[in-house]
Amino acid sequence: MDAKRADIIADSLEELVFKGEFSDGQRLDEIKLAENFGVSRTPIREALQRLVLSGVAEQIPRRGVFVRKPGPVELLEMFETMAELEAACGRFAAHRMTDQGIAQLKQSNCRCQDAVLAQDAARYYTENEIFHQEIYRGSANGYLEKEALRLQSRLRPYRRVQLRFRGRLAQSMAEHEKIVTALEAGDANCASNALREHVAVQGERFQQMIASLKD
Amino acid sequence: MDAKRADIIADSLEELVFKGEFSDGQRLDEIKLAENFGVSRTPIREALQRLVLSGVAEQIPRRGVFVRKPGPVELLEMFETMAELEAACGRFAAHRMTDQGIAQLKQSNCRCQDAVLAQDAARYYTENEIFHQEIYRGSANGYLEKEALRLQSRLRPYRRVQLRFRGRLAQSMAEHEKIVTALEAGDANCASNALREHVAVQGERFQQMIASLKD
DNA sequence: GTCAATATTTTTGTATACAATATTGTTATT
DNA sequence: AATAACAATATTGTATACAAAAATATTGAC
Repeated sequence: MDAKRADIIADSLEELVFKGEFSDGQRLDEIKLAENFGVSRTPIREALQRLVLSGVAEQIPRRGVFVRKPGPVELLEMFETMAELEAACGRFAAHRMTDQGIAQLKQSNCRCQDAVLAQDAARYYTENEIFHQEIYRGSANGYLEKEALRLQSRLRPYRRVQLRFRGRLAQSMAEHEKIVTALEAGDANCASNALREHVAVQGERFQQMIASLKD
Repeated sequence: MDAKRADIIADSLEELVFKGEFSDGQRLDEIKLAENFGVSRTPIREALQRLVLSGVAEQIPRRGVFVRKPGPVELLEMFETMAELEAACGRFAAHRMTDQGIAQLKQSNCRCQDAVLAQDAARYYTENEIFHQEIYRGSANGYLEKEALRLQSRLRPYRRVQLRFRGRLAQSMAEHEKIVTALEAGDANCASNALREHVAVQGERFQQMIASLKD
């Protein structure tokens, strides 16, 4: 996998940014990072480049790379895009999912249900991700799947916060049911719309949360 | 912009790959490239990393980076994804485009029409791209817009080939009209479907072309 | 004291040097 | 002759060195 230290460092840095160790706009000091990680500047620079290309940081030539945390607006945009990507996956999946794929999806959904019943938010969080990934896979479009996975991963830290919303889990499960039914029936439009809504709601909730924090 | 040589080299390399200077699976030799570009390995390595992250090449740790040209299947997948991204843009644009945006879109479409009448395929190619970009912009979703632009750019070399299809230009213009009408009417579903079809057709044509080449 | 011009220091970007790993070629054994 | 073990070579990944540019500090003029 990541045989290079640069990759490990990139992952670490991404993690640190999400964890809030760096403030928005902060310059990522190559030398300090090199010291912290106990390596030279070379692998640090490679890692930084990866952060830049994944959108976590921004590079200003001959000036440095700076942490770039998405604000509320961009976050909503990303959730909207995620909703559309998932809608697209659902559209294809409705026509292309194999019986085996559907079976796996149902199984995955059951595990979500289990987690809800067990009131285990952390497990629901994990199982829910897998549920969605099954649908990406079901699109039978490797490129789309990869893009969906990329954005899902990018939004991960922001989805996490929302699990606390009261009643969200139950509603989420109801939506899952609708999605599974539509996929099984091969109803592309219905699956697509259900998924779009299911994901878009998350973005909207996030906005609400931010708004409520402003008070 | 690109104050770094690494960026210039990355663009050059991408260009060279598309132009067919490298065969699929070929290893991109850091040392030879460094000699060719008259620089050291360092900026070459940075450029290669960019190619890898943009999907033009693949990296196998401790082994090298290799050109990775998409085959027919992946290309179709990419066109499908483009179609869905544009459909998403159209969906948002139908609700969000300003009068000014619509006006610009119409203007852009007129320039497409001009190019068709002038039988100027190259100009149509350019104007058509702008037309689509107006819609991305119209989605009023910067993130989605960026993603759409990225894939549009990635598919550029493959779209180029298709202009030669007889009658495609006229049909394409008819589809543009339908798209503009739907967007102006604020009909999200219609705009979305029209765009999806408009783009998806390109992927299918491409498949046909490849199939015909096999004979 | 404030501001501008210059000098100093930092920091980025690139080149080179070195270490670790993979690849290739050679030799020896069966 | 084929194959396995080992040596030689080449290539990647990392560290260090240096050059160019930017940021900061210092000095001087008003």
